[in-house]
Amino acid sequence: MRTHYCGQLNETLLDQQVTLCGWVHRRRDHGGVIFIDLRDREGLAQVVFNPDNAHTFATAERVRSEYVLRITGRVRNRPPGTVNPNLPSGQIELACEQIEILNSAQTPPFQLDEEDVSEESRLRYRYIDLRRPVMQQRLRLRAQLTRMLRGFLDNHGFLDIETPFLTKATPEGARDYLVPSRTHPGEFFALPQSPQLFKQLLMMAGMDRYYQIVRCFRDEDLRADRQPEFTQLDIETSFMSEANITDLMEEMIRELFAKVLHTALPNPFPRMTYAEAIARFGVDKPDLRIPLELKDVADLMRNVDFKVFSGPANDPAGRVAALCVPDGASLSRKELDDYAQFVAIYGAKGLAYIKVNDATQGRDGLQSPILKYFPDDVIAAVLARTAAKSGDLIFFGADRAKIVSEALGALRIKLGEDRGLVQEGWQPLWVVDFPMFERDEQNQRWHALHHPFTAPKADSI
RNA sequence: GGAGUGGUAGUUCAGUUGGUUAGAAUACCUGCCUGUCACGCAGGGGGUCGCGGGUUCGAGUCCCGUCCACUCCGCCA
Repeated sequence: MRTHYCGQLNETLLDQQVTLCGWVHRRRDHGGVIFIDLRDREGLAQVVFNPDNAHTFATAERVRSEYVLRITGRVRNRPPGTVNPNLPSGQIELACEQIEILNSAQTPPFQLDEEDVSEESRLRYRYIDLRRPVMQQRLRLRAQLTRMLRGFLDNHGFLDIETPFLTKATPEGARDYLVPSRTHPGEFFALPQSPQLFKQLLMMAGMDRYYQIVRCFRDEDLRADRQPEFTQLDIETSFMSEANITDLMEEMIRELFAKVLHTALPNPFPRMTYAEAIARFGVDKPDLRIPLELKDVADLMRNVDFKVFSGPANDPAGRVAALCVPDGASLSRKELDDYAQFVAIYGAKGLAYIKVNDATQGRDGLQSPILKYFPDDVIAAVLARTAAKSGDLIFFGADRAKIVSEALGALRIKLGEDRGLVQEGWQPLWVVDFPMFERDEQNQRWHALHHPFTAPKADSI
């Protein structure tokens, strides 16, 4: 019978006999003494084997990585000078008295502490992947997170109500996953993209405040941070104003971060309109950890003798914007070409730039293929508006507004990552006043724009 | 549906201008070692270079096709 977790052994158990069950994390055979780091979900404990117990010593010699052992022994202090400060149980060790191999194991296909194992290997040997401390930590974090969310919402009068999974296809949004019906041949159930219809029924029924931590299914192509099956916190309320909702959600998120991640978030969260987000960052979910901003320069470009710029500058549906990159003048020709290729993904036909070698020399301090089109006053105004310093580089986008915003918005994020400009920590933000509809140029139609509760990309948990 | 990048030892990768027996780290096996904790030392085994075809005296390397994986666009909110 196990009496303790490996990771829970400490000085309070000195001289007591304990029994551990766990996996062989590492074995160090010194000939005359063998150490085994035994691992369970709570951590590691060092077990010591000496030759005076011939049976346990012989067994320890046979043991290999990831064998599952049950070990009974006595907790004792480590000899002076051999304490391991990196281990919570590093003050003590377990002197083995009995050992039993509960299961042997094949050599693992990859080491548990190895970084950058391919996703393919990890999924193929999922049971080993999930033994890695980082994965165990993620599962634990999820459990803490849902427990805390339930506690918060329960305390605020929300009811946790389940809704069906085998349901009817809805015409809206994503493709449905379909499940063939046995009793109605040729017909299909659909898995829900979200509990949208059901929670609205609950509101009509007067349930007033509902929540559910619920699995959703969307049969769409994947992204690195997007899976077809995922869990979301689903909430619906009646009789609450926008301010009521945002205040409550803020409080929930602040409490979540404080309790689970031990991080203090601002109170209140900053607000930004959709229009400001697009203008300054090109996207509707700006990552404020990146200290770069788009600057509109259409007013300066209306009369330049360069149609690529003056065209969009005089078109109400166009946009001309600049993005200043600190210390960007050192970018190589190849890097500039790569960035031009990057923005082409978003439909940008080119990526003009000005290298600001010396901001004090006017035109003579600059270097750019398009410099000749700009009069001195335009150059001065661009430098002033972008606050470019010597050594910086200014990128330009000029096209239909949507293309410029998306291209420079994506470029801003990429530059932030490439140049190590992403600040540590968290930057919450409410983006408000979303437009209700968006023009779909391809189909020449207006369609409803959903209001996302999205966050900048983070490590998935 | 489209674009890009990649596929070489169990794993993570290197492999120059096409040229002898395809390497490194780590893992694994054997031996030695009584205080290590990524133990150390010595030795050893391990390869259909994704697959198929082509060019060439000669292909991991060049060409064509194909499969798989990842990232992104579309898509999704």
